[in-house]
Amino acid sequence: MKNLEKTLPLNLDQQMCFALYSASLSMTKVYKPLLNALNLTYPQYLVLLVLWQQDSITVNTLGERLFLDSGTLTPLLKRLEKNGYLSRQRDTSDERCVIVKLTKLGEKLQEKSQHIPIKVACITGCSTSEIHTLNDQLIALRGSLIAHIKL
Amino acid sequence: MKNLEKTLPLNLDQQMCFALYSASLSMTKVYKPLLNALNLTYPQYLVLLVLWQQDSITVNTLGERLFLDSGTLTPLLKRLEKNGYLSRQRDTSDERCVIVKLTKLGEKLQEKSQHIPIKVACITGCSTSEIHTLNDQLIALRGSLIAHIKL
DNA sequence: TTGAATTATATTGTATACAATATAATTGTG
DNA sequence: CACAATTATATTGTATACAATATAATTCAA
Repeated sequence: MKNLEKTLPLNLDQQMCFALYSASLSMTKVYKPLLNALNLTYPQYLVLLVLWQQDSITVNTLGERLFLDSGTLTPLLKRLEKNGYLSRQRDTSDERCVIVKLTKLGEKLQEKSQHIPIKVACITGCSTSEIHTLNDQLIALRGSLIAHIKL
Repeated sequence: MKNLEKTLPLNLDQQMCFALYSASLSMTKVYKPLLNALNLTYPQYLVLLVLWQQDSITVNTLGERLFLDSGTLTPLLKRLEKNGYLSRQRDTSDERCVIVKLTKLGEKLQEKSQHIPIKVACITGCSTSEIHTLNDQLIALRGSLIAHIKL
């Protein structure tokens, strides 16, 4: 016999959504000083991670890989272009598409970024296998959430 | 004998930071339609979660609980105040502090929010124990990250 | 006790996020 | 081929995040 009339306040620290949210913001703060040296923000770094793997892709493809839309990507890509890390060119065979391509400078940033993942891994306090497991769990979670959103 | 000269591109999907980032944004999108009915954004909902547990606290305390600073909270709290969910009053015993207090309307929102966690839990596709484990892991991760940030 | 250091909040400027909308190009269908 | 539907990107407006700075109140130390 409990709580028939009074609603129980939800405990913030038991809400996984908040742990996710606050851990994500903390992660971005950890990256900040590492990326400042490369004149990059964290979302800009994610764009470069995609391009280093697969260059000359459309804004649309980039958005699908990062789960971001044109409202976020267009201004972000313009800033990366202004800083000389990539070019934005309309696709001549389909003028609706904009092809994003790394410049020499953008390619060069890859080498300068090699040290970052190891440093971050240390800071997480997790072992390699713990990181791997957590990564898999978060990808699965994201999959469930996005499947629902797209309904 | 591999990659003596060429740098290996980092695989985005193996970067736990990205899984964290994209899962967090996806989670916010899942909450959106549920919170729209209450005229709340997700960070505003987090503020209310804190206040439902412990009312009449300072902006500073709120920031410590949510890991957010005044630059984020001040305008957010003004919007919650404008919408009639809370009041912001200078502490008479220490005029530096602003005390945030729920209005009747803000208290009433608690009951209207009771159904949300169960709905979200279903959408995650995780069992209760999986959510619990993931929550613990994310809190531990956040702890390590913040410990480093504060150095 | 008085001025320096600290504390609490607010403000400014930059960079995301994203819904809603606009625009232009392409595709599909009769 | 015409033209409606679709697709790709851009724009606008709102709401975070957060660094850096400003301001006001309090505390602390000589």
